Amino acid sequence: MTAAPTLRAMPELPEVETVRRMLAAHVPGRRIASAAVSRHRLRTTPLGTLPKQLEGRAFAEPRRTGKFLFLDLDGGVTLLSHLGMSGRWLFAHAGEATLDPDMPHVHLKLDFGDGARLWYQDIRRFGMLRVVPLDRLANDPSVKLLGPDPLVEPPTAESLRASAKGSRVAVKTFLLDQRKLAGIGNIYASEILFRAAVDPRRAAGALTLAEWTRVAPEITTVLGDAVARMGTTFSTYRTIWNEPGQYGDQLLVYDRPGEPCRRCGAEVKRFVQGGRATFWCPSCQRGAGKGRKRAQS
DNA sequence: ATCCTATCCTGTAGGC
DNA sequence: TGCCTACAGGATAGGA
Repeated sequence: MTAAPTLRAMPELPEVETVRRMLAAHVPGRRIASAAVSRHRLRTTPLGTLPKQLEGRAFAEPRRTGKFLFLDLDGGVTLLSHLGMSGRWLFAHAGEATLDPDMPHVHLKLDFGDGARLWYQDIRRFGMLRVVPLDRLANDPSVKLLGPDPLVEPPTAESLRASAKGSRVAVKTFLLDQRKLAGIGNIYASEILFRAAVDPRRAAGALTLAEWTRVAPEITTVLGDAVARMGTTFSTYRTIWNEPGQYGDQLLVYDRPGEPCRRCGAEVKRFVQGGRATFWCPSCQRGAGKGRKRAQS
């Protein structure tokens, strides 16, 4: 018996949308009086120039595409933010002592003149933070390749089939491709395919229209339900109030290897695709027929 | 062009 | 008890 490896929460679309909504309730109109950065850098981002780029600017309404946050500021720039694996935006009103001065891994501290504060914490430093002029955002290398956001443009069976045409990668891996759809990560990919009763090993380009017809609404439903519950927390993800998400109770297969399928009672299985864990019920997610094409990753 | 792997990073769990 | 190692996963660069 091999024990299941420890899983880490990673912010996907619902978690990032939760953060966006909470920030939208508190930061628009607030002006950054001072900004301080840690001596560390994030994986892809030096932080040194951030204070000069941020100080004096006021937040507008934050936006989001997929897992990217666009924290728009006045003066025609945006603070482009990706939470990576462990990034958190943490907010405190004036006088609230919820932000511990000794909290580790805080890389950016924004102080508004009135005592309110907004901190960025990122334990593993896989996140991204950079100031980008708005007129160059669409050409930013991280942004320009993003596919449609499923909550903005709900995918249809036809759009998914067209997007996957010719692709030999496994449908699970396909759902994780941010160039095809922006926002699905490892947790919700498994959940979506389970609920759609589609074998995660099937080649994306070989899915039938009937299968895509089951997948498309589950993308919208799963992501929407997760947003309504403020996302899923295993360990690191938190809202701006440092609270965990509540979608974990709704998970049907993710992180349940060896446990009974909630639908049929068969054993939930775990395997690795493209270096990422996939969870599924081989009984509920049988292939569409014998001899159907499977992909390896 | 498409696909695949290694890389980064840290906390935690498991083994001994 | 405590040390050591393996492992989780976002995006991305570079190789096949």
